[in-house]
Amino acid sequence: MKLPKQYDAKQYETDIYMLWEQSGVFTADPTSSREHYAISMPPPNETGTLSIGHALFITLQDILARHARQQGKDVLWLPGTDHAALPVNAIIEKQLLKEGTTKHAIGREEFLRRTREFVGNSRQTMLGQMRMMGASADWTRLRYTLDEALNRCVNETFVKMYHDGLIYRGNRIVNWDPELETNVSDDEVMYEEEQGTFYTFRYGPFEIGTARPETKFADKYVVMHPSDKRYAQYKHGDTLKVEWINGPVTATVIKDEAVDPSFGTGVMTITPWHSLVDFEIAERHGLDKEQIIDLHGNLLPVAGEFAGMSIAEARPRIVEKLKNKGLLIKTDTDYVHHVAINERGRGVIEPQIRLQWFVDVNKPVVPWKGKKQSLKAVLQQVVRDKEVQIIPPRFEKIYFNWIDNLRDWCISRQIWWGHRIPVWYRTDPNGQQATYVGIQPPTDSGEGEHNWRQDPDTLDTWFSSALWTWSTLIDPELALDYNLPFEELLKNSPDFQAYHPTNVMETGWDILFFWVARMILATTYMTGQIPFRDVYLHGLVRAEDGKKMSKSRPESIIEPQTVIDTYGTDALRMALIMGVSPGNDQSWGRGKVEANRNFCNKIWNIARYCETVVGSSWSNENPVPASPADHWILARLATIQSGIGSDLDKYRFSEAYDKLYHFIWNDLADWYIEASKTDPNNQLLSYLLKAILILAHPFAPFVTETIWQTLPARDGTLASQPLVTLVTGDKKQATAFEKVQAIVGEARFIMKSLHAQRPSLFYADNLFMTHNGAVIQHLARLNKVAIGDPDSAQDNIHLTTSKFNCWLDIPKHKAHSYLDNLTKKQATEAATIKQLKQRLANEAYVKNAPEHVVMQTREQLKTAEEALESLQQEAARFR
RNA sequence: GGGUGAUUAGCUCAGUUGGCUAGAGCACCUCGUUUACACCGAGGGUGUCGGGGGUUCGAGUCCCUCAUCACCCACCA
Repeated sequence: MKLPKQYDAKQYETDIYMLWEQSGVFTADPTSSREHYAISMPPPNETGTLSIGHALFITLQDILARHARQQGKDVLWLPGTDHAALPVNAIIEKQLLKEGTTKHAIGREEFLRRTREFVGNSRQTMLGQMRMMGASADWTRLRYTLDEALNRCVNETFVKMYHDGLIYRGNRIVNWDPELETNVSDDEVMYEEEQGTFYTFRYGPFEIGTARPETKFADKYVVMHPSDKRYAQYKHGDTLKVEWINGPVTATVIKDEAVDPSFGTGVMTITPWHSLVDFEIAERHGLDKEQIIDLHGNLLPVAGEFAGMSIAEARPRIVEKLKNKGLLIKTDTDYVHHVAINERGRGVIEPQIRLQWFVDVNKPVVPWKGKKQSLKAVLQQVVRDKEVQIIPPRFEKIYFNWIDNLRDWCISRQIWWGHRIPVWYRTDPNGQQATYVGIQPPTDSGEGEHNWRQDPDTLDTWFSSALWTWSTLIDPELALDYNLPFEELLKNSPDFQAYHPTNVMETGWDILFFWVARMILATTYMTGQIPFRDVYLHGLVRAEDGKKMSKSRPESIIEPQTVIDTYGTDALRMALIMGVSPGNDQSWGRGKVEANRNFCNKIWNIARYCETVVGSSWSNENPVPASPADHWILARLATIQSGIGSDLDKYRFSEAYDKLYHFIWNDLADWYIEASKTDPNNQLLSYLLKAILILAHPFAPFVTETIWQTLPARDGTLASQPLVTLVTGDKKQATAFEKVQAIVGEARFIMKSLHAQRPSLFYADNLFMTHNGAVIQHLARLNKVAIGDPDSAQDNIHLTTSKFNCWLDIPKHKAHSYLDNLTKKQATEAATIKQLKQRLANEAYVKNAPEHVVMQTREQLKTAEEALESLQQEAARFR
């Protein structure tokens, strides 16, 4: 097949992907005797289309998966999607709002029907895009967080935790989002700075400060630090009558260390229903708690004349009223405070006390390493003991810091989209309230209130995601047999037995807490195993200006689809790993995609060249090196191939890529192929093409497979090829080629700086030049290379890199500027020599530095001295 | 308040356990239509590796300190 001049990715990518999928090369085999290698794909949220962040993780994981296959491992890269409760719920509610309706108006059933339709469409789009990225995932094992088998795992986990006393239901203060009408976990709350007003009011004999006057109606506790001398006269429990918003109230003095005496007046009133700190104070002293704001963000009847108003409406009026009553002391408009926002839905958080389900992270009931430990302790231990290795390691500190601050995890949500909480309630026939917690619904039924009603809430998305590494490996058929106990289910699931714990979890650092930590938590608890051995955390892809891509700046968003249309998938993939280090964010750069589009084209043209030269004499035999260039390129290949292997084993994607890029472009294309034109070795050329296609395949799967499919003597798909067997060349011969490179380099430099057009090179007869003259002539683009008489060449420019007499037919009188060059080079060499001599004169250095380093220095010195001598000789000729 | 990262060429960034003369891509300058490729080839880099101090035979790399920027966690009413 004749390849066109330029590689046009669009023409081939779709067909190539189909070829792979049909060949079954991505399908894992748990019965294989080969070493198993497993990666769980972080399931993308089904919220529309794939982002550049998805493109990045697909690239990284695909490189690992394809590389592992090349190493001969049985690879499972298990793909899936996440129902993404909160984000999806937010999208649907927004749609409903646009249509002028609400979820309550259409009802739970209709709401879920619409949601399923939306996620169904999203899923198809996203799965298509994942294939477009070249993801070598095992689609026969595609999973979805709401699959029935996964749902069973969710229920199993909930029920086990419930019976172990790890899950409890209680009235606690939660982060309530009045817009989505649900609470969210601490991790889902973010704080934004806002310029606000800080008011100081008179409260009996005290002055109290607040930024939120609208919560203050029922404040009847005045709190101060126990050792604050200013208020020593007031004793804990004292009561006093004070005039307040809606008339006089009885205030009780509370002494609590939570109060910071240096902030404001050191006195505050508390609103336990709407503040965590206040709630905790109230809990410590057994104080009353009263709700002031309803779940929609409006004031309750306790607000008197303000009842029913929104916070925004009520706030200025309350201040006005207090001012009129003479209770407003001070208004500070220059006050910066932090507003809590629901990260996923953007609603402003109003803390509320609600009856919710929680996971207790401190109760020591989890058997781990022969001890009963708390979830928190297990989380700490597996990372401290390096059972789970986090890369880059600095994230361990962040991880531990998160655990130290970890509170009980609120897992219930009031949204409708998600896993329903497996708890049912009813009134017993004898009038008692009864609760049923089970993997399946209760079977005994009753009439009316005597019938079981399931808890209306759903679980936090991360509760199901936390099970991802193993819930996806459970045999989905067996999981439907509810008579089979959970332990048996694990034992009888071949995938779980073969692939768990998985090898690596590759994901963004931004979900270290949400997801990675919770996978460790739930997996150690349920399976007794860690979920993965390594955690590789990548950074965010930022916009070209270095800022976060954001929907509010649509021009900042890079769509993978658009990039692929213009440059091809391979170019996008390599642009995403080029020059990027683990855990660090990268800015998107157009230059990087273009460079890699060009790189793909380079590979393409290397193949075109091989095709013309090798033609039908293509060979799969092991090559026999003949020329120095042959020996040299084989040595380079050996270094590069093993280097890339060890880089990838250590997740050094960027370094591996860099080695690949420069081997292919510089060593192979610029040096070897050019050199081989004077001395072709077709067998070796075939071998080299095969070797680089395989090496480049994990990074650029499409262009390499496209080329592979045109080769005459191929065997199956490139995706199924192991690395080539390395052939060792002769070291001396390889060194000879390096000498050729040095001579060519110097000749090119001289010609360039003197604007000499195709001079000839002459040399005093020697064997090296007899063998390498032709290749030097070709590489340096010389007129001819021939034996000459040194005596007649005293006026010509001699090369300084060759150890024999060798000159260009450029007379020195035409080349005065060249002398400057020589002088400069001499100075450089002299400086180097001085430095190296000093180093060797230092006894401490010779004594303490490792032997090979000292030897290296001696060699450097020798080389530099020889170079200087040649330069001096040549300079002398010019004078 | 606690913590992390960044600071290296004009720009964007690499640089494993300290050890060759500190690198890449892009941009830039000069030359070149050599039949694989102009999405190309050849040549071109004097960078106080943010400042200061320290450890060491040796520091971009380790320690201390300061500065600037970014981010994470906690959060004071």
